[in-house]
Amino acid sequence: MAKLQKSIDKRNALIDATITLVNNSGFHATPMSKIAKMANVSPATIYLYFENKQDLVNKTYIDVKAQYTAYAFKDYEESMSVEEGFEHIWKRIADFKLNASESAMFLSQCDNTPIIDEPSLQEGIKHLQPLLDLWKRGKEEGIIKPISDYLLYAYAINPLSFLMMAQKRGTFKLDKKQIEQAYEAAWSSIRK
Amino acid sequence: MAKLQKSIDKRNALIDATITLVNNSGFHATPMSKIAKMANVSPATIYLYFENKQDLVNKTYIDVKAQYTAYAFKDYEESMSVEEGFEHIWKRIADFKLNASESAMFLSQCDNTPIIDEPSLQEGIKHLQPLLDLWKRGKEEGIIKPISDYLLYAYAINPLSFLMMAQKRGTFKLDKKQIEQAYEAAWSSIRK
DNA sequence: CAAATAAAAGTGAACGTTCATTCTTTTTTA
DNA sequence: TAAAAAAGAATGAACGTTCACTTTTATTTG
Repeated sequence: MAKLQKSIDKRNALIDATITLVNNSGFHATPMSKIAKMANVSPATIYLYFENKQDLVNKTYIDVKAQYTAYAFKDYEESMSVEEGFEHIWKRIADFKLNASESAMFLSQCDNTPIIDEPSLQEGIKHLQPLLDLWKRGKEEGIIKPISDYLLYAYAINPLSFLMMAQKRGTFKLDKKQIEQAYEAAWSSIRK
Repeated sequence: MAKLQKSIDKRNALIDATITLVNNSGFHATPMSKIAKMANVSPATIYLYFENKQDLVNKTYIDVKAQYTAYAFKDYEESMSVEEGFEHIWKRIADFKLNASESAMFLSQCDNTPIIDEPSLQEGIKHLQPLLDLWKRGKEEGIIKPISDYLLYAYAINPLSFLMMAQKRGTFKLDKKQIEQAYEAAWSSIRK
């Protein structure tokens, strides 16, 4: 019990350190020794939890992606109307990207660079199913434009990543009012 | 003919090699020796053209960004109506992202990671002014939503980056019809 | 206009450093 | 007290950059 708990703490510390350091310097510019130091662990200990550096970053990606989607779909019910459901999920995602911005930034970096290997990227995609199902329903009900899910995602969800990056860079601040405007833009781009 | 006797061809070869290799492996995983080899040049020669590795990638970024915006605004006239002008620019950008996808991918990687230093990022932003001017006019004429330029960019332009990445990954193919649908989504998200 | 000289461009090998990973030893746990 | 976990030191490979040198191009001179 105590032993297992301790192990999980160390694993989490390593994953957190990886996120922070990769955000600040990029994956290949982040030495294992630094990750170890930030997690208060010896470099050698990392290899008890992960096979190698690539495995560490793959697992970190999958972990963070799982947190992200769990957060996105929390309290979503399939009984909601399409618009209601979309607004709920959209706002959860906005919330995640703007508040858990370290995690969101890490995902953004992984999704736009070759640091994560293909199987792990695939693994991370799976979890979006509830949103795709909602869109399917929306199309059937004639509420959502009958276009590819990639287009829907590109216009309804992905802009949040851009806004998050701008906010992170400090060139822009998303307040309540602008989140409303962003939601309005997202919904107008996909509703029929 | 004072200073620059150095061949512009070599500089271009180095920049092209940088784009290709950074796209495939990421900046820090791309050794100078490999860049040199791909450009048919000695590693030492790189240092005649660029101060160091960081300078090489900064200059590459600025170069590519300039190409991108030059392409985007080609044949755009301020005399065009707001909608006409927007459609023109939007389709040029779409064209660039989907055809010059090596360049577009490189920019996307730079904009989502900490590899480019802040001054060079700022330098790259300048060139977007004509689009911002168009949006200003659109807002004044009551055609475009009176919201932040960041929001407009996030919804009208940035989704193309996502679609380009998806296409690059091979999970998705943007044909003529889908480009039309994408344009339609872009325009609906920003028009009043 | 050659031949002679200077300057610039280009090179391959080498240097010092850093890094991921492993090895050996110590500490913790049960 | 034996096995598991963790630590720190050690290792070899890889990297960015520099150095000493050669080749190419431009300028001067007789």
